Amino acid sequence: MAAHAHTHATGSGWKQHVLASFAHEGFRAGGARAVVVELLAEQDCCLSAQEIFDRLRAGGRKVGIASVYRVLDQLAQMQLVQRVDVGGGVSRFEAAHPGGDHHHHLVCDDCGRVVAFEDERLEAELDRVGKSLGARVAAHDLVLHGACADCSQK
Amino acid sequence: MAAHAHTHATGSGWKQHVLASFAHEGFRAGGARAVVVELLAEQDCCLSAQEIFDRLRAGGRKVGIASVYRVLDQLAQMQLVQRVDVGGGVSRFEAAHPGGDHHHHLVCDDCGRVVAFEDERLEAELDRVGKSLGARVAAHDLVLHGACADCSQK
DNA sequence: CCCTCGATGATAACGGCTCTCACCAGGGCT
DNA sequence: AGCCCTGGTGAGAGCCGTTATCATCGAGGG
Ligand SMILES: [Mn+2]
Ligand SMILES: [Mn+2]
Ligand SMILES: [Zn+2]
Ligand SMILES: [Zn+2]
Repeated sequence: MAAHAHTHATGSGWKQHVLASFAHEGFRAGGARAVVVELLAEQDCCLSAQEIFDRLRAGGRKVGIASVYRVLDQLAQMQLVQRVDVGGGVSRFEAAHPGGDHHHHLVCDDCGRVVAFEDERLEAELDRVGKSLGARVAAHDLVLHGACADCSQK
Repeated sequence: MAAHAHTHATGSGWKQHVLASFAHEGFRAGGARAVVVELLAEQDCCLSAQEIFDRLRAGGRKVGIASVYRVLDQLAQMQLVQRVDVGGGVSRFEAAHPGGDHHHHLVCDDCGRVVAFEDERLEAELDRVGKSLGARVAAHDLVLHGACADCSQK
C-alpha cells in the first residue's frame, strides 16, 4: 500500500452504483440529480446542502436549493449517502459505500475544521454495543469535539 | 446491585454543584436559572429546550424561551450539561456529572423512542482514538440509529 | 411527434434558535 | 430599610437552515 496519490475516496464506482440504483428503482434521468451525484462523487469528505448548492451555481449550473435537498433526501433513504450531523443545526452529506469503509469526524471548536478518521477497533466496539442493546442498529453518528492537532499545540 | 428503585440519575448532588459553580463565578441568583437547573436535575435523560420551556410553563412558571436557551448555553460552556444532538435539527440537553458516568443514546427511527446506554469499553476506545488523532478531544457525540428492541422484533 | 407524469426550481412557509431591548430585581451600600 | 447600579429576564422581532407548494419543463414510452 505504497505512496500512490490519494485517489478520491469516492471514485466513479460509487457514481455508477448510484445511477444504476436510480435506474433500477424506475426514476427518470433528471439534470439536478445527476449533477448532485457527480459533485458528491468527487468529494473526500462531507458537504452541506448549501455548499453543494453554491458550488453547482458557481459552476454555472442553475439548480434549485429544493432539488439539492430532494436528491440528498432520496440518496439518504436509499442508504447511498450518509447524513453527518456535526452540530450547529447544519446537516452534511457524503457518499456511503455499500459495505465498505466509512469514516467519522473530529470538529475543531476553535477553527471549525473538520477532520475525518476511521478506526477498525472502534467500529467493532460500536457493533458489539448495538447488539448488546437488542436493537437493530442501522447506522451510527459519531462526532468528536475539541481542539484539532494544530489548534491544541499553541 | 439488587432491585433498589431506580433513583434519578441526577440527584440533588448535581444541582448543588451547579448552584455552587454559578455562585463561584459571581453570577447573581436569577429565577429562570434556578428553575431550569431544578428541572434538569429531576431528569433521567435529555430534554429539548422547547420541552423544558413547555414543562416550566405548564408548572405555572413564566419563563421566557430566551432565558431557557441562555441558561442552557451557560451550563454547556461550564461543562455542566451535555448537548445531545439526535438529529432532526433539535438539540437536547442533560446533566453532565463531573468525572462520572455519562451515557449515550439509541434513537428508534420507527417509534422515535430514545434509549440511553453506557459502555465502559466503548468509552476506552473513544479515548484511544481521540489520542491517536493528536487532538485534545473535549467531548464526543454518539447516537445510534435503527429500530429499538421492541420495534425490531415485530 | 405527442402526451403523460415525474423532475425541477422559484418562492413562500415553517421552526429552532438568536438578538434586541425595555423592564425587573439581587445585593452591595449607606 | 431605602437607593442604586448592574446583571438577569422575557416578549417579540429577526435569522437561517430546511421543507412545502406549485407552475413549468422535459424524459421517454407509445
Ligand atoms: Mn462507524
Ligand atoms: Mn461517551
Ligand atoms: Zn482547529
Ligand atoms: Zn422503537
